Amino acid sequence: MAVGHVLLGILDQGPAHGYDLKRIHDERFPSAKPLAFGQVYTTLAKLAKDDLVEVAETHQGGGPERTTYAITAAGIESLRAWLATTESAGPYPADELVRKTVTSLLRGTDTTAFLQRQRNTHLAVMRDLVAAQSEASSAAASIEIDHTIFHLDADLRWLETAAERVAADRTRTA
Amino acid sequence: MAVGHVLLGILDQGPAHGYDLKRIHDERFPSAKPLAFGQVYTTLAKLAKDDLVEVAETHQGGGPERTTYAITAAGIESLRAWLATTESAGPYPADELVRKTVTSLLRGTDTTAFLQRQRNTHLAVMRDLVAAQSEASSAAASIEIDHTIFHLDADLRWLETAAERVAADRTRTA
DNA sequence: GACTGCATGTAACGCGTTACATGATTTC
DNA sequence: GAAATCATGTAACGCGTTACATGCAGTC
Repeated sequence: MAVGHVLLGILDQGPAHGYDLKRIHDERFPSAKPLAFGQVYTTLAKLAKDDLVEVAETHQGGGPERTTYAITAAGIESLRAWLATTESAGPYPADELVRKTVTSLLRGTDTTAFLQRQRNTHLAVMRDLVAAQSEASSAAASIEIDHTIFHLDADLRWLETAAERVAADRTRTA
Repeated sequence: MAVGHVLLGILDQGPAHGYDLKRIHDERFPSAKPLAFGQVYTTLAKLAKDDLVEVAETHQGGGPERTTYAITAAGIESLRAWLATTESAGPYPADELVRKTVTSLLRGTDTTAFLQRQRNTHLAVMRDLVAAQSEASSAAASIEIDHTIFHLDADLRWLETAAERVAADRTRTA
């Protein structure tokens, strides 16, 4: 329940309703994919079923109907446990970029051209991220953007190394 | 259909049955999570429904029952199209490591200790990967392992940068 | 009165994971 | 004859995505 714990983390600061949770999530993780509304409500329903959150208030007059959720004692405990455990470092499912490159290589398709095009795509996104980083307002925001920049950089260096390995392999087997 | 295209890429080299596909997949992507048998058969069923693969032979006497699959003309075309398109570079869903760190930080939990422990976990996996890399037998295998190493390295550098940012933030707000 | 933004939810689908069930062949 | 390995499949679940449906409030 990856998203669930993040929502618990937000509700830990105080009660909120679905729309707020989506907004705050996207502020906390500015370089990540925005959280879909649908998922907010389905996740909240699941958290409520597990007694990790509860409905605090409904329809507080004025404005559209809103359901405010609050974290429960069990929810706080679940959050605490999640924060205390270390993440395993792989094995991760194969990245789509790697799947494509390895498949292309073993099939004999033109891998070099693909790696070149991919590099351009990555570089464009990198430029946007560096700009976003310079406007980051908090340590948390900087750290979040750092992560994406570092991994994009890893991809870029990998794309170059892969191109070199492909070239070396071609002259060796030629 | 991420796994589907990889299977098409293997069947492009010649017909094979489910068990083979799993083995070849895991050889092609040695540092990735092994492909589950269940998924091989469900994916093959879906590919067959879309006429991208077809049953080539069943129960070829001697040995346990086996169903051999072959790629179709439509399958080759689908594979070709997949290899020709560039991957988008994010936005990716937020990484679990980042979710935890940012949540921890904004909540006031002890983030420094967590980052330290996480670093040890990553370092241990990194050692294994470097050993695996030195035994890689093909350019494709090296490239695949490179990708995991590069991203693990990105995580490690990120863990250090994050720890620095946390420390700087604490002295600033103190 | 029409449009935009706020707000909540449901339904269906896709993909991957896990667990379960079955049975044949080979090896000890 | 028991155990390990090869081989195939089904069923159920989890999580995330997309699309759909609804309705109020404020603004032009």
